[in-house]
Amino acid sequence: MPETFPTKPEVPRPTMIDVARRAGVGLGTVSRVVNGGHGVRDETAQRVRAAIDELGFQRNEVARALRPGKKSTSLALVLGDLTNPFYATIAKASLEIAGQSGFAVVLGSVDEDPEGEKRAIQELVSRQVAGLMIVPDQGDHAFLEGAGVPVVFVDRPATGIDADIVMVDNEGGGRLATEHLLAQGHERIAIILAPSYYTIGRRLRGFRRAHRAAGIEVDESLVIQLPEGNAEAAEKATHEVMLRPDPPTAIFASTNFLTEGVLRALGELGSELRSEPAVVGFDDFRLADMLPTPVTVVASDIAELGRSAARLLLDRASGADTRPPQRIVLPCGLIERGSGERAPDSAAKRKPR
Amino acid sequence: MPETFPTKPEVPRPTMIDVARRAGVGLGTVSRVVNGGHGVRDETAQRVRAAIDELGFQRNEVARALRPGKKSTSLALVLGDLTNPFYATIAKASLEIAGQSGFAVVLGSVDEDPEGEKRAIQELVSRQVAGLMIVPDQGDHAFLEGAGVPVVFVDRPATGIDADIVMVDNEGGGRLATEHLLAQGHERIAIILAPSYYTIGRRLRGFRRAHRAAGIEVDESLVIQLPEGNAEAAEKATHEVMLRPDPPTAIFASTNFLTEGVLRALGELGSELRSEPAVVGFDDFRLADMLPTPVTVVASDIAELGRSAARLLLDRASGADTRPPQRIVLPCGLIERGSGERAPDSAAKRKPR
DNA sequence: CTCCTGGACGGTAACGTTTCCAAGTTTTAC
DNA sequence: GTAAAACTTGGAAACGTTACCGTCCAGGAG
Repeated sequence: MPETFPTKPEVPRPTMIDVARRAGVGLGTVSRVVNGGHGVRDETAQRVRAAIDELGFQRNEVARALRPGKKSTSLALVLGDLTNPFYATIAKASLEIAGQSGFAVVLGSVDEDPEGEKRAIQELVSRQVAGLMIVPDQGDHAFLEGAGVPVVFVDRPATGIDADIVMVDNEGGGRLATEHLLAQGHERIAIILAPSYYTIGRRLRGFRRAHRAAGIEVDESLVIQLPEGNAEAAEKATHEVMLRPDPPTAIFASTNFLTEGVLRALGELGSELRSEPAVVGFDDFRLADMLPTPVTVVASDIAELGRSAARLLLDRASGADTRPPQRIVLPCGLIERGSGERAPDSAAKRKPR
Repeated sequence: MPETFPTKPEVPRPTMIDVARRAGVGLGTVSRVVNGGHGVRDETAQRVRAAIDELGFQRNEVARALRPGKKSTSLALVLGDLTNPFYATIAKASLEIAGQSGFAVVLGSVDEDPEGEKRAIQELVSRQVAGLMIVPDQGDHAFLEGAGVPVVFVDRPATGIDADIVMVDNEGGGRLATEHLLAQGHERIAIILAPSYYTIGRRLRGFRRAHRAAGIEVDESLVIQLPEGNAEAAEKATHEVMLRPDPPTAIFASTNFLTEGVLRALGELGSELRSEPAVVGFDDFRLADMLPTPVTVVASDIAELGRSAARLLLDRASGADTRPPQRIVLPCGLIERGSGERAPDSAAKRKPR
């Protein structure tokens, strides 16, 4: 019995023409009703609406977007690993704002390489999206100039194009974290850096400024540049630095994943260490407060990052906003949880569990 | 200086007609070249390709999708909170597969209520997506029957429609978790349940079956149904149950967020408890291994869930797959980390480490 | 009664692509 | 050398919508 799945009944969806016929009106009238219904007699509009309901008509957004000059009611979002809560939060927030205005959000597939990013963006542009939100990779983004759609960069700026950008105060955050550690009396603070994104550079800058302001010199051997931005790399680096003859007394991890790696390394080293270093991370993360030593972090309102970007883009797309490119910077705050405290190195002043 | 942002140069993007003119060929020829170039003389094709490059032509996917019967090259993904790593993983994985076939993924904005879900889905359908991947909310999904696009449900089935479904072996997972606890000698195991999704019901079923197989009766007062599926609700419930005169010696949390709540509650209670209960969670989560007591969980390959769904949907959309609705079930495994072990307090029936 | 104004409506041309069909051209077969 | 077949190519129709331009009618002004 070569059972076959009943191929799609293929009932073509009703169109405005069907509605017009059913309601006994012209095509233009249906269009007017569908778009707010100005200039249509109430009685006529009623009839049209009735026909729409009976037929289950739904406007074909594709045909609508085909009209000259019109863009679709979709925004594109291009970002890295959705598995990173940072990106996921941005996605969720922008989705929410876009949805409120009846816009959908298209996610391009995002590989890691700049070339893949470019391809993904062009694919998205060919879909006539009304605007692009991009968390840019490194590499030149000048090719976006001629795309004909508004662009908002999120979290970090891109080179080669002057567009709106929404980001957090990375330098301020880096400074905040460092000042906190310095205030605890630490003078040998290591900073673990992910591959040089713009954001990381600014955080490092804050780190240096805080040192300068405190009159303490940065030990360059404690400025650790990782080859990759994942937890494993941070774990390895932490391992290495803590086993040096003169290890740091505090560590600033410049990224949520890096913080995880640092903590993992410290957990493994455990009693091998003379004293547990203080730790501050950049960006909050789930369960940070439930670890053996709750982690102090510098945090910002990531969701607001996504919301602002979406709002700005929607305004640009509708033409409501024609200001020069904006630069929105969100503040960072410190969430103290204990890991930033000076360790009671020898004596176990540690809280009982 | 009333500075105004240079309004879009509004250079209309070149069309196939422009390409045709430039290459001195007909429109149909350009179309053929763009779509693989069968039936075009090599020399002609060269000329067309040259014109495409010079003009920077890019096919307008919107116009393309307008043709009769044609759907766009986008898949829709409808799911809950992207901030939940479970959903984020599905999104990432499906995005990856779709991207490999040149498909984009549209995320509908998803409120929590079933009504919002329906609205979002219809919005997506009106965008002529080639297929829908849905992590369904409760409520009838019969309205999808006439949508005219293939549908794949992810993680749980929906009522009112017979469609493909990709899910994990919830019952098996529930059983596995429970058997593990029973094997440790626990006889009073609490199970914390999120609001009754299908998945939760199956996990409970596995819980009961494991008990029956072991000849142990389930204490119904330890089957705890939460009003909400978040960590806070689980925290509160755990608090309550652990302070009863006869608390459970083990807890099975039916969801990653619930596991977090359970652990939080146990952490707070701390020394108030006679002995720390064993804990097993459903679904792995980041940092589970770094908590004061590393958490044992039942886990499955969530990414594979997303990948399978996307693959299946693409096949359906292309017409390559006309089998009856499929039901793909992925296995669950146990990841032992310690929290599932019997607490050493009373009798040391515990396995030597 | 005529003229004019304005609102309500119908019809049609686009938008950019794909898919036909017919016409033109070459190649193949006899 | 001719007929048929195969391959190329150009052109036009269609997809569903919106924007525009008329037409029609009612009602008010003159």
